[in-house]
Amino acid sequence: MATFQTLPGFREFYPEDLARRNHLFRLWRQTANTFGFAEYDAPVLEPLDLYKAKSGDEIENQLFSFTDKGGREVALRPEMTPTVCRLVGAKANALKRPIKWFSIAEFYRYERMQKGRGRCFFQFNADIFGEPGPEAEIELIALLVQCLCAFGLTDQDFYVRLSDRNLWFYYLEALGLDEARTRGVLGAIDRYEKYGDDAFKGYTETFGPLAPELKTAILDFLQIKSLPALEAKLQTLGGEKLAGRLADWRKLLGALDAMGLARFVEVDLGVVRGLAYYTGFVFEAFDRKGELRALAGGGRYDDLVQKLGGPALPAVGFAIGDMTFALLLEQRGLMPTFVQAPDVYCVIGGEAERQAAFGDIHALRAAGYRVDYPMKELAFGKQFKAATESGAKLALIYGGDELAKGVVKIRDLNQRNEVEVPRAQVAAHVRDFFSGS
RNA sequence: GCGGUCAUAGCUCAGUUGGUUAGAGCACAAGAUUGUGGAUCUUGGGGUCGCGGGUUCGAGUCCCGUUGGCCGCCCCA
Repeated sequence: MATFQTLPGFREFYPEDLARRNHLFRLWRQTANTFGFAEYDAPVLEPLDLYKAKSGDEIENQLFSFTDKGGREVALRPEMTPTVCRLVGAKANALKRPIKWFSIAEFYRYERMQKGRGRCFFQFNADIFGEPGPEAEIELIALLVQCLCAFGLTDQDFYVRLSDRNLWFYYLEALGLDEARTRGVLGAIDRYEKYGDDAFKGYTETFGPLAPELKTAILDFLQIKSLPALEAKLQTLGGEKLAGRLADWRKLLGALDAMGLARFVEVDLGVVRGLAYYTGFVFEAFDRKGELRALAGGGRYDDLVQKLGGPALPAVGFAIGDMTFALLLEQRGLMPTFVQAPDVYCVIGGEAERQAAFGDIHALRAAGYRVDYPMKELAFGKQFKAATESGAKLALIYGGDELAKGVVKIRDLNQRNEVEVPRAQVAAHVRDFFSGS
């Protein structure tokens, strides 16, 4: 039993685990590139104030934070958004618009671990800065969908719930609520799906009972599940702000439809996201069966860059976490098993043969082929077994007979046939084999 | 932070009302096997029974504590 254990909630990646992780990263990166997003990275350790400024002191409970040797209050990053806002804010005027950036990075949160949640996890983050209209949301939701579809997931496996915090703000304003009450109601809406009427308890305790006609109006709004229903509702209210939001909704859903992605997206005003900094459209991706926690989440945060010391700069972004996503892929049988197989395995008779083999082994490796060989002398039978188990397609046989004749026997491990090739032509033969297959 | 549950070999697990030196399968390694395939047989390495204390002639087994895993709640940037 090992004396030292991994810290709770932290993860170790043995080769098979890392292969799966890399698979996620590879396809995410590839997909982001096809959408024209540029990759960036940033420090894991940040000033604690970067997170305090955004969300208040109570966030500190879930931060890995400490005082460094220089007396600075620092924290391991719990998310990317503040960091990327700082990066973009610092050079905002020099960056070509639109700014489309993505990253794949590890984050840390000091919380109780659970299925799909640990104290460290990876996220794919994508953000667009400098675009105030729904064009940014169009691009990001399309990217989000493709980041999941790239793995073979379909609209049978997941969907994106789309909502709008500004719509709620304007709607509740039209109903006569002030800002504090509006936030209280949004909190209740966030919990309504889970708790039903109990979700309004917190609001009632702070502001007193909600007038029945107000509650009805709110629950009515919550029932809206389509654009036509939304249009019908808003027409009865009128108002410039709400009309503006409706135009954005039409544009966003129209574009997603034109991309053929409408089947992935559902209008669901019950999504408001707990995060205080969202200002417009918000969206979350879930598995269709509803068994897992959210796969991804994001939205518009037009005020955050400025709040963190940059210029006023509209922004939209989302993140996909690696843990829940990997669970979904495994459930659907879409997580491949990765074998790290060499192209060529060398079967070597003895010490003299080994010396001869080394020259070819190194030359083949330098030419880009994956070549492996047994480190110790082994009986031929064992070596052929090892060659088969390794998954190699070719075996190069360096035996006493071959050495004497100046040849190498090359065996096709799948076809089970072999040819003798002069030593000087081994590299050429291997190249022909792999370029032909 | 709260509640439930579990912890024996690298993995999956047996282990009798508390009783000799804690077992199996898989995996790993060696041999049978000095020139041809995922087989078979034989053998081997590997354990402070999570950790600490208590009860007892005797604890993997019972009791208390603790650490860690899993599940749920809270939270979820």
